[in-house]
Order: sequence, then C-alpha cells, then structure tokens
Amino acid sequence: MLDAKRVRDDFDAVKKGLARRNKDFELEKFLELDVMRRELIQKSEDMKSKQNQVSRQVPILKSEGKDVSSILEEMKQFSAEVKELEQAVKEADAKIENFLLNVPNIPNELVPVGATDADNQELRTYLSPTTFDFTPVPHWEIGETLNILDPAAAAKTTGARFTFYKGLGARLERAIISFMLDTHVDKHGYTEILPPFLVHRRSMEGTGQLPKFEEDAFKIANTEYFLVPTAEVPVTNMYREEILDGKNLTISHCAYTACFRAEAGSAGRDTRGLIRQHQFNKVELVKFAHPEDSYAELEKLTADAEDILKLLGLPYRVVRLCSGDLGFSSAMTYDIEVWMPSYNRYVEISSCSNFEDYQARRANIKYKDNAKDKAAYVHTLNGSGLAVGRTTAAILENFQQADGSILVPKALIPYMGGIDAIK
RNA sequence: GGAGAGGUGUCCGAGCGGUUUAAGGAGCUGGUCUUGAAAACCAGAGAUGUGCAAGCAUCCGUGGGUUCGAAUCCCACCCUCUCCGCCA
Repeated sequence: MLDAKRVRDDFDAVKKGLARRNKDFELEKFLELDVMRRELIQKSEDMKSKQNQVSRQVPILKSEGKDVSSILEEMKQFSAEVKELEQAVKEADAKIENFLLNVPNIPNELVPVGATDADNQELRTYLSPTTFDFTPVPHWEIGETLNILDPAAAAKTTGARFTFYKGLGARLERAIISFMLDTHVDKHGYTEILPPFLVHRRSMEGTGQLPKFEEDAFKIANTEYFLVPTAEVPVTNMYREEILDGKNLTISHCAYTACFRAEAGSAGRDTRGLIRQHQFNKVELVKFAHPEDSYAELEKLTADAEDILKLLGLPYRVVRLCSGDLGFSSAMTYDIEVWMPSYNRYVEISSCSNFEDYQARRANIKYKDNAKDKAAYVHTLNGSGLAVGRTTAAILENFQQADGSILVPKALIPYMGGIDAIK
C-alpha cells in the first residue's frame, strides 16, 4: 500500500504516476478522508490529554483528604465522549486503509504506458525459436503417448486443471525442482526455504493477494487458512512486523512450494496441458533489499531466473511489462517467456518484480543500518525461478525428437539418475 | 483432543487498580579514564500517529469490556512450554 503521507504531501506526483495505469483512482477522496481523520485525531488526543491530567490529580487530592466525587462524576461523562471520539478515529483509519488498499503501486518511470501485453517492451532474446524437420506435437499429447502425464486420472480423483505425473514424468518434474534449487543455492547464493503451504489471512494481505483477489485463492473450509498461491506469500511474511539489521541485507531466499490458484476468470483458457493448472510446482526467488539497491537486485534476480533457462538450453525472451499489464503491487516487472512450440509463441515462465516499499509497508518490514537510525521500509522483490510445470512442458515440446522421444537436457541428467532420454 | 503453566522493551526479569514517567540486570551507543583494550564510572537509547515546533497521544500477545484511571480486574481469541492421548 502507498504511504498516506506521500499521497498527501506529494499529491500531484502520485496522481500523475498512477495515471499511467490508465485508470482514475479518485485520489481526491483520499484527501477528504485524510483531513477528516486528522481533525478527529487532534480532538480525541486533546481530550485524552485532559483526561490523563485529571486522573493524575485524583490520587493526590484523595491523599490530601479532599472530596473527589464531583470530579469523578464530571469525568464519567467526559470519558464517555472520549470513547466515542476514539471509535470515530478508528473508523476513519479503517476508511483510509481500505481506500489505500485499493490503490495500486506507482509504476517506475521506465515502465512503458500501455493497455495490454501487446504493449510490453521486448528487451532481449536467447536462442531462436525451436525449428523441427517433422511436425511437432503439443506436450499434452507427448505426455499421453509416453504415459508420463495423466490428466484423465486427475479428473477422476479431483477435477479439471489437475494432473498426475507418472514414471519418468514425475521424475522429470522432481529433477527440475532439485536442479533449480541447487543452482540458486550453490551458484547464485540464495538461502533455501521450505515454507508452510497454508497461510492465514494476514499473510495474504501482507503481500497483497487480499483483499482484492480473494476469488483467485483457495480457502480451506471452516478455517481461516488459504492454500499458498505462491511461495512469495509465506516467505515474504516470514519477516512481517520485523526491523531487520541493515547489515544483513540483501536477504535472498529461494523456496519450492506447490502453488494453488482458483483461476477464476480463466475458464476455457489453456484447458489442456500443464500451462494453467489449479495446482502447480514453482521455485520462487524472494529478496529483501536496501531501497538504493533494489533495482540492481531486480536485474540480478531476473538474470538468476534466466540462467536456469540458459542451462537447460531453452529459447526465451525477456519483456518489460507495460503499465496496463503490470501487477497491482509491482513498480516494475520483467516477464521471462519461454518458447512454446504448441502455442507458436513465447509463454510466461517467470515474472520478476520490484515492489519497492509497497509490500513492506503493508507487511511492516523495516530495516536499520545502525541502532540510532530511524527504521525505514525495505524493498521487496520476487520472481519465479521458475514455474516448474511450464518448464516441464517446454522441455517436452522443445526437445522432442522425430521418433517421439524426449532428450533430457544435460543439466538434468544427473538428477534423472543418468537417464538421457524419455521414450 | 484433555489437563496445567505462561506470553512485559534487544534479551533476562520485577510489577498484579493511582509518584510506573514500566524497577533491576545484561547487552547496545556515546563519553571519562587508558599507549590501546578490558574493567570502572557517567550519560543516552524503541515504534506508531499527530503537530512548523515544543509537545501531546498510543504501544506490556491480540481484540473487546469494567473504571475518573488498567501491564495490573473481567470476557473472547491467538501463540509458546510441560504432561497425557492420538498420529506420518
């Protein structure tokens, strides 16, 4: 969420920045609420101050043997008024918070203004789209032919948008998870986390999944638990309500979790294959950085995610999301898109974002370089490193052979127990 | 799931209705002393809101309540620990 003070003091700049999202957020309403709130605060605090003064006098007067009953009687009424005002302040606070929760982050200046993903800015490509001297087949067909994916079985046990991985399919998915984690830990210097797959409401709010996107989340019936839509939620909220030692920044974590998404509003899209599932595996990268370092860290994080695709030999490109495609909490996002032959286009496999202090303010994550410094909000970043199911799909499609077999990328062979092809 | 104990500042820990402006100790920061350090002594130190500022207000797990006044009393919830039960 945005800083109320910043919106108030730097109103025109904030309004201008947000205008690039092609939507009016009616910030003027905020100003009204803000004035109202501060008036109430002033009044209520003045009264509380008076109340405290009188209350301090009572024991003194009593010890002097004076009669205080008339004071107590008078204060009874006063106290009731204070309570009313306190309630009004609370309501005003809630209104402001509710308003700000519905205002997205201000896009970085580098973010191109645009409406849809067509306006995203391509920054670089790696390798050329894969060519075949035979007719390639989509990964869902490969999965069926090789008997390594079984969505029909999942339909029986669970429903649409789930799958069973079988045999070498399961092995491949597991190999990719291990390969990604090992690479990020050993080569890129991240600290591995294996978090809970369930979180409570406060965590979902801390990272901005709620309240705006409740319909996208799976909630466990009769509880306040949600299935994690991404490891970003538990890993970022690990540090909620903390003041971190600035010396320990940048903190870099990588985490594997299964991810669960309701995919409300995606009905009929990507219904076949591994591209859009209710449950999928992902290795996530999360960073907590000094504000002045956060954009350099975004470049590093994106490069670390790209490195996985390079090591696997998959063609991809990197785009900078335009303002219309930019996520609600993000100030700037790079999408990494892998070449997917069945789609005959690039498909998102990672989304690397700098949230600046937007998440940190909501989750109350601060840092101090020295004991005497004033605590300031950290910048949070995250990105997929990478989506595992989509990586499996990309490997099946890009490395398929004329005989229907799949060549296992060199980097994965050790993780496959030496198996170099799936037949 | 049952029974019990407990959550106080960076940490340990006292306080159980009004000089608490949260005792005391450790650690931390600065200073004195010292060639330097240690020790000793002195001083300082949090967060949030509000205000130009001085200041004021709030913060003792969380949320309510009682009271002129709550860390302290009452209610609900959360979490931790111990024992029992169950369990991968």
